[in-house]
Amino acid sequence: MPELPEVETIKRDLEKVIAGKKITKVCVHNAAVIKEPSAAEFKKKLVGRTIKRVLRRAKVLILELSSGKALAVHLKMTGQLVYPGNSSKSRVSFYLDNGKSLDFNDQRIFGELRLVDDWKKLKFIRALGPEPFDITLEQFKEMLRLKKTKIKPLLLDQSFISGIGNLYAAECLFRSRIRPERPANSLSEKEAGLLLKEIKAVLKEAIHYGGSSIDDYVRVSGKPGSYAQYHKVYARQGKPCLVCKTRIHKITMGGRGTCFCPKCQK
DNA sequence: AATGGGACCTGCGCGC
DNA sequence: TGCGCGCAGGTCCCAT
Repeated sequence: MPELPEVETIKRDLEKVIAGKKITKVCVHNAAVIKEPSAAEFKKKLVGRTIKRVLRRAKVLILELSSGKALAVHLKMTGQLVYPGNSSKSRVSFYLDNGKSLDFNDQRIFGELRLVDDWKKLKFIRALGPEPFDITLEQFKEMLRLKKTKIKPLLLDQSFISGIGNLYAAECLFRSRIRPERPANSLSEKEAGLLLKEIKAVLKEAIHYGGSSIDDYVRVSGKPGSYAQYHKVYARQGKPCLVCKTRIHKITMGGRGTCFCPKCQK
């Protein structure tokens, strides 16, 4: 579930509490989440390193280390980074020079940790499309014009635009009053402009509220984000539209649940 | 190129 | 009460 706003929130939270701290010990409770190098190498190369700063690219967190290497963290659906950790649910615990730990929790073990020399060369980083906040209106119109595919799955395509997931795609389309099954190249210039504006606005608001605590997402402190109370369509199937009271529909697109208002969204 | 499905996982809520 | 099933979704991979 963590999408751009949740990962950005974690990035900001993390930077405040762990930048400048040294890793003194690494406990691996489930090696499956370590994708590279081997668990043994992973530990050896992390111990003694200082976390210099924390970056975000799309839904990926990057912890830059004093060795010049970087730890890339993808939370996928249920990953959490919690500090100080209590290790009860931890898959990997990073002990720091103040005696506290940063815990990587991940109920479903989909998350991925990678310790690499150059994170920008990672295959899944190279394949990412632009960050939503970097896209200009002219660029966005051109991006849409070239695509015949349905707009909702397209917003989830990380090589098209990076950082949006199922929840925010639904919210952005609702606020833009665009049906999820509309072909991308059928959007008028006005609709494209509105969609880009709403994408930026929704993501910005969600970051402001510390993300949406649906399922497992929590902030680094373990506390929830508070944006879920402002959701307008996501997971509201069967309930009245907050604008026109029409019953919110839910369909499946590309294997994903997709909620929309059949009256408001054209 | 676009689309659909399965795989990876676990916990939850539902129906019987 | 308890069991089994489907669903939740980020991303990759394969097939059509």
